Amino acid sequence: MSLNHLLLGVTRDGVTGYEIKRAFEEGLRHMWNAELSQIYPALERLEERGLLTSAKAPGERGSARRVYKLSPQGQAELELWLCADPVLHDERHPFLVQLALLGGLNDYRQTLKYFSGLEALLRSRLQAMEFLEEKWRRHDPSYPEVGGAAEFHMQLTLEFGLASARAGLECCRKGRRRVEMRLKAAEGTRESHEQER
Amino acid sequence: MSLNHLLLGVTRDGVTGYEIKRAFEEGLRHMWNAELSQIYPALERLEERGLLTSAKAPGERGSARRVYKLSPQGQAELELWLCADPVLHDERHPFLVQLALLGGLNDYRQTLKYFSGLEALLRSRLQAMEFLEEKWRRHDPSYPEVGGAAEFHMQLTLEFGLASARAGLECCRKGRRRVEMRLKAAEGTRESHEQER
DNA sequence: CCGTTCATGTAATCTGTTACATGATTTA
DNA sequence: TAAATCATGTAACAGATTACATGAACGG
Repeated sequence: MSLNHLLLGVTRDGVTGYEIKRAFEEGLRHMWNAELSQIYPALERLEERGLLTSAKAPGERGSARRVYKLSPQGQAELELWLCADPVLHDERHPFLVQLALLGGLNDYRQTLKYFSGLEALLRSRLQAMEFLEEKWRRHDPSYPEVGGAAEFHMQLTLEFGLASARAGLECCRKGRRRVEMRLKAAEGTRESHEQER
Repeated sequence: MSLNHLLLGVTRDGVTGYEIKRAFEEGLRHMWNAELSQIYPALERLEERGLLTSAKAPGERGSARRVYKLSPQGQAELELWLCADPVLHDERHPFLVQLALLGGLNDYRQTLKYFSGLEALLRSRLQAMEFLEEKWRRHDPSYPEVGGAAEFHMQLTLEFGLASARAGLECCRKGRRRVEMRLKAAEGTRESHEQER
């Protein structure tokens, strides 16, 4: 399972559940997300299976923290997953389901409104990734050809996120233009019908 | 929920669960998927809530079929969803998690292998969509500016699917090239080290 | 007669979300 | 002292997958 393997990968140097959640919010959103209520039990189960070890650490602030760390068995399991085939999930896009079904409404104005809304959402998502990119660039001016393998691979995944958002935005723009054409054509037809009378 | 609304949208003209599953396999894969074991109970629940009606139809072949049809309440609920804001799910891409964590392996050859595998998967996914496109074009030569609103909106969703797969493939190619450069650079360094001795 | 497709379902399990409960520490 | 952040969890529910059970009709 992806979350389990992500947790294994992320606990190489010892982290708490809370820190993992923050990592999702700060720089992993384009590949995965999970709530704390999913993370904590998942970490516990991985420890039961011997893939992680945990230790209580005196909390510098807040209450006591539980730091999880990858075990040798966990490392082995992780490598197995990484060296296996890439896992391509089925696509599940509510926004595309909506677009498809908008066809049944026969109201191109509604489709236009839909495209505006989608564009705004995709723009803000893209922006978040571009901010992250800039942060990384400030941190290491050789970006994007950063030296470390870990940073380089993270950068590679961000490229997928950026490309996906940009492709979506381009589809929005093209789609909107096509819908506008249809609307104009329909109005033209109506006018010419009115002139006929 | 997306599946429920998809089922509402797809039962406008009366369909069976089995036919819906086939629709997923034939032309809806780029936006959603569901198993029969999820579809049947979902249809039942929608009928209980009065959003669908069902009727037994004598099966031309096989056993008796249950044909579901959108009710006026279902239509109202569907329109509500369609006129609300576009729903953008969190991104969850196991293949990106893998790419990110491959950084920890420090083995660029493994990353190269990963890119080959991913490229093959994305290519076959793209091909399936291109076949679908061709099928639609044969069926209506005015494709992609097809006349009916329903067909046009389906075509719009396919554009998103095509763009996404193409963007992914382009990322693979660029990524692979960058990894190859790093491998070459590493080998060059090793050789010069060997000459030094 | 055997495999495929048509056709509908159940059960167990896994994955993920929302809401709730608790409490310490820091900053304004 | 109130709000924000750090920190860990539980419970109930919703969404999705896998495995299993059943049976009719059709083509070879």
